[in-house]
Amino acid sequence: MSGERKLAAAYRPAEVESGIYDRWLAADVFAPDGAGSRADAGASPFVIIQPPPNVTGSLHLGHAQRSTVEDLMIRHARMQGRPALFLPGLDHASIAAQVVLDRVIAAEGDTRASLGRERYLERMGRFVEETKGVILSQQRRVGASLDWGRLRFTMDDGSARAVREAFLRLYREGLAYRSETLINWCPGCRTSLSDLEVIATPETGTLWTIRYHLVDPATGEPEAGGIEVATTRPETILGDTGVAVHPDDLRHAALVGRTVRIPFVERDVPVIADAVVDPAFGTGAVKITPGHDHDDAATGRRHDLPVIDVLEDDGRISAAGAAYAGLDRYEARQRILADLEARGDLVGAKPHEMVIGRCQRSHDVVEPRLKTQWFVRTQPLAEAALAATRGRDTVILPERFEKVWEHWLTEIRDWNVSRQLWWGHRIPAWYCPDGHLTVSAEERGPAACEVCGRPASDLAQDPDIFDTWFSSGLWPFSTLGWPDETPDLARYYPGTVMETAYDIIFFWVARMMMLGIHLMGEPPFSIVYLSGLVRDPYGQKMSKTKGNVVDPLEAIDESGADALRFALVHGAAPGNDQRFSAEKLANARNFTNKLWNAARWLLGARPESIPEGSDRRRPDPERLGPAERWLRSRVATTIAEVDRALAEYSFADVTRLLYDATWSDYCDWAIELAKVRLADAALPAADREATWWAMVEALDTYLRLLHPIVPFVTEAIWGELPHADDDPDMLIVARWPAPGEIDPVAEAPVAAAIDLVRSIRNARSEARIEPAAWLPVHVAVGDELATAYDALAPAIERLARARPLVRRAAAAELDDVRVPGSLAAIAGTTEAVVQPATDGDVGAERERTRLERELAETEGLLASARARLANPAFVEKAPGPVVDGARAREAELADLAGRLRERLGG
RNA sequence: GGGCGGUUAGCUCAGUUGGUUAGAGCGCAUGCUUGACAUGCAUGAGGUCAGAGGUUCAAGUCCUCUACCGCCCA
Repeated sequence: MSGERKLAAAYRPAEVESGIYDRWLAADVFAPDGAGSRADAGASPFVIIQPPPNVTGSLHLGHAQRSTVEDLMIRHARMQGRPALFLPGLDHASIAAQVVLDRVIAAEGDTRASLGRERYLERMGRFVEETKGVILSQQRRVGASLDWGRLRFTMDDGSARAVREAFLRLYREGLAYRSETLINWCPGCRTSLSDLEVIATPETGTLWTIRYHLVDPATGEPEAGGIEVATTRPETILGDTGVAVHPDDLRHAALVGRTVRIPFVERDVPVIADAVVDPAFGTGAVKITPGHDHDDAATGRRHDLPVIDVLEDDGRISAAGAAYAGLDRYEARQRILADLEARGDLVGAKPHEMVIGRCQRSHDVVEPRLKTQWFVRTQPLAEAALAATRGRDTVILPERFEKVWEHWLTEIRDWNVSRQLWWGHRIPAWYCPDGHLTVSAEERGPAACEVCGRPASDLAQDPDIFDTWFSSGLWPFSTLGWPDETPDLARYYPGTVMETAYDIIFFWVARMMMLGIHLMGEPPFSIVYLSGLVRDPYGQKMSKTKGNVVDPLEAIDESGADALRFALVHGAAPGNDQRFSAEKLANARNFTNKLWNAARWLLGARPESIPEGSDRRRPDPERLGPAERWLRSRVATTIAEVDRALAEYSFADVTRLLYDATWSDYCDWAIELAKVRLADAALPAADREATWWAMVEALDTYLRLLHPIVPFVTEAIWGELPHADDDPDMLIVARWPAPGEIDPVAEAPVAAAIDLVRSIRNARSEARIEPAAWLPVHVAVGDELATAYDALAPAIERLARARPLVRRAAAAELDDVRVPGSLAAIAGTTEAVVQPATDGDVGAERERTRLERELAETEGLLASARARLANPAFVEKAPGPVVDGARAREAELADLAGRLRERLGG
């Protein structure tokens, strides 16, 4: 590497990014055990198993944000010398994928049924191959340093084995069981759903009142009278097996024990009394449909009512619905209402606010139905997961989510894992004609029925597949080879951080915790870092239908991967949503350009006495000036602050700290100060060399600190800087900066000089003086600046446009040089007089106004400082340093006010 | 109904264990092609920290209540 090539005047990310990613790949530095790894043999591994994106399409900004946050943790750990494993994956997302594919094949004129299971799965395979490629290339564009050699897919053989083995173990321990239960059924997806996949949606429906007629149970003949029931779902009357009233409800007391006839199906059912009925709701009498309502199912069990399923899988009325069989459930509703009306039994209808369960994926109204399904008994697993978070073996960030976690796991219900879908892991359960059940972890299934020994050819496998989250729940160890005891599993389980979005804390994090603890004996990770959602500039969720989606690749094309990463991390507080806007992206892009140009300046500023292509040298400490010592201390401060922020997972702080440090400390001041010294021919060459090496040293440190967030531009710049012999070829495997010495004594003079320059600039600007004009300035130097003044004077001269710059022994001497219209600049104990270029009267009035305003402000502050000290309770009770500080402050303000008054002429 | 979060400059957000003058970016105003950068530089204006009460020598920060916005669970 040499500085021969000139850097372009503006950073052009597109020209460097892909080349850099290819170099990282070629160097094999992503894998913790790769050829290019520089991990310490004894260091503990840092592991992030990446949440596998669904293979349903392309990645959005939320994915980009999470990949970036994960990648920055990994890159930081890698630079610390830890073996860092960042394992990539993809999730088959069975139900989500089927919903997407069904739409795709519908456009091709096919349906799931017309293709059949085998051809449908073939089609899915082709679809997934396409989307996989898109997703993986997106990850590379974002710069994620994933260990591609360990890429896993939830439909891999390895994952399949893990699923079978896990299920077999749970079954043998009685934690997986098969049961006929009222489950959630989505007629659109034609599958059952877990409770989590049903979204409670408030909607306005209609509450209809319907009259059921009494019959004589003995003869079946109609009797006089009836009972009015209220319902929001008239079609379910086809499945009614009872009518219930509250036992204390006097209005209906006489009817309890009698019989009513359900219309259309002509079923005679009892009127029962049950305390669950709310007498205030509707008429106080409710129809009981145990086959299609969770509460009714419980009531039905208490009173031994029959359960009737009146639906087909696709949501049409079944044969149990008599004349309505074959109609869609909503069509049936309308017909039934019309027929009731015709009979005169539709008594009333009014709007009704209610909560309806809808399918998370298809948004269809979910139907409770009686089905035989596989369940996982969650209570013992949940208790172990709770114990792990309570014992701090696993910490959830931000901690407030632990409350949500506690609540959900405490109230947890058993997990329905059967899905009547095709795309997924088939449940490894076989049934024999005699009804015996055999569960097997063998890929080919059992050789014979476990109970009666019938041959495999007589057995039929369960047609259902597992809930997608079952395979996801095994992900922290199935990816590492489990159930085999592989070296990877031994080395990288448990992982370190699980980073994911807070909206899947139950779906995924809880299941990983439960299954990980149960099957592996310890929690799968020690930190759960929950990210927020990325929203549009107005706080709306991004969605394709709203058209407010930002494509990460477009953002990268426009502004570079680093800008996108920086913008995303800048707004990322754990658990908090963030708004993303073009302005934020542009700001981040400007930052990468700023860095680039700082480097461009540095490379162009190399003193001629340092040969091109020289190895990196430490600056000679003997030859450092005040500016260089200031910079070193500032850098040390930044290292300490960045380390603290990283330890607290406050990644947004890291971006802010480094943005400020590089832009303000380095570009605004260090570079400007260095320019003066490097151009000073009067200085020995060795001094100028020391300055340049100090600037190299600082930039090198900033680049290391920034690399996890903006890996491309930092790698590109670092490659152009001189390096020491023991530096690696690439920044990605360079060492994280060691803490430096923070030296307030070294910082003070430069801070004072900066203060002075600023106040001179302010005075000039307020007086509307031409910025380019050089004006004579006389300075009475205060204590902080005194020792370093001579070294800093050339810089003050240039930065304040002060020529000549004359040093005066005391403030009193400044009075000699005051002329009409001269400006006063007061910075701490240093004071300066700026003499006007020409006619002094021009700015005199403005100067007076400025000083008066400053005085008023100062006196206000002084008054409040004095009031504080005048309070005896403050002096008595506040800690010593605080009181001392207040006194010093008062003295300072009093001094400043005095001098301002003097300038104003008493 | 239960729980959680938010409310700080025109906008988007920081603000550590309570302790000097509440910060940044964008936007705004004024000026500047200053040999790294106009994707830039200099200077400036702009805040009753949602409201009320309390604790404290001291509250943006801790406590209570209220209002509004958002999310989760039922």
